[in-house]
Amino acid sequence: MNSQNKKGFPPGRIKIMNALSELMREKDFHSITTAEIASTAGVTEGLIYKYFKDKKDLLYQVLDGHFHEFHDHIVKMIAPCSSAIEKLSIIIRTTLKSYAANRVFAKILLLEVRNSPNYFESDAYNMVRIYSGTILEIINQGMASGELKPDINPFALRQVILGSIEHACLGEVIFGKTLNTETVSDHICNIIFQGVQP
Amino acid sequence: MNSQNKKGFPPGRIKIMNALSELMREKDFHSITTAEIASTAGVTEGLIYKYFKDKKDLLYQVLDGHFHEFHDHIVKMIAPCSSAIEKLSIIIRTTLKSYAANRVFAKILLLEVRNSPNYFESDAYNMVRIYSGTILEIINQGMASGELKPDINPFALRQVILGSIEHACLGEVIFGKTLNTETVSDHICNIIFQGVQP
DNA sequence: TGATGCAGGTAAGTAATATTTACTCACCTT
DNA sequence: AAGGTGAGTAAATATTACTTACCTGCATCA
Repeated sequence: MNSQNKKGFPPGRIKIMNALSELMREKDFHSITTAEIASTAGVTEGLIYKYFKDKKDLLYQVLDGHFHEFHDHIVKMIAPCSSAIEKLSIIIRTTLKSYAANRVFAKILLLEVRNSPNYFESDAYNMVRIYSGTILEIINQGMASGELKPDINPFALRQVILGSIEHACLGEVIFGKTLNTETVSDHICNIIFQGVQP
Repeated sequence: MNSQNKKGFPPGRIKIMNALSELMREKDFHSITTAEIASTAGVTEGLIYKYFKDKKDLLYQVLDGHFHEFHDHIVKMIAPCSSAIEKLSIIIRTTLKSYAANRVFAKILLLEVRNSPNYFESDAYNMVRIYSGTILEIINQGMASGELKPDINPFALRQVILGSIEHACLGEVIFGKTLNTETVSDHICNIIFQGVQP
């Protein structure tokens, strides 16, 4: 569960990353102090700054670790599907499931990192772009094959999909409500793919 | 533009709120110091804590001010419409426009406040609930009148709408890109209301 | 062997900055 | 004029992200 991320990493570094992950389950990033991180990790505060540029850099690297696992999983899940609708449905369902199963990941991604500009230069953000690019590709293929209507805007559709997923997770991430991923993803797919008018 | 919010407020209090609003246009909340707020407002640091519990409380109250303006505007806009689809379209368009016109408001709402639990006890969050409740009501009316399909989940539809709006604004808020609200809202409405399949 | 370099780790600070405290001053009210 | 209250100030305090200088075992190699 708490992954040994990258093999060649020194033990202290891994302990620090796991400590933050653990603390994030209970509190938000800002109210976690470096002293707290160090003591849960069983190391000294100074060591954090040996391995990470600053507190936020630590956060980005934790996110990056989670993101790699997430993306690998997504890719595996959509590999066998052929139709675009099917692929998009799988992405919606799988993303929701991943967020639900890994609340820390979702919390960091949806609530914590977006307000600091240098996140968008991090490796973690690069993973977001890849993920996001995959979705756009599927939409374009679906439009080319006639599976999707030609008059929709592919960027807008991606926004609707990503926005729906994220908003659906917000309640879970913020209030700790449990989310029935199967039914929620069915509802969302129903609306987006079948439309809302009779 | 920079509103005299509530009449009975002492001048120092108003100056402080306006100062934060102004500073938020350039930097993110966390990198704004209380000293900076005080000096732009032309008051002393201590006065901030006279009127606001802490720095975040100040943020919530600024948000609350913006939100009242926003909500009044929305209510005015949908008043004359009769059909549910029309109302929802107006809400999408108007919300996007408000976010675009008032980037500070959008920034606070989408990026800054959601990660601190006590925001959800603030007056500002209560406005969100009212706004959100309005949308749900319109959806329910639309379903009752047969304007919307009976097999959709109203909560899910609200999520899709809110999520789409928010995600569409993200690029603008984060990177300062200008957003063509008319075309974007048309695209979103097209997808949600007409569906994506031929 | 023993000197050396170095990766992994520590301890004790410093500087910035949010928050608190104790205090004026001006102005009502009766 | 006495008493009270609301607006505002100035300076102390406490928290906390980040730095600097140091230790320690261990592999390498002359």
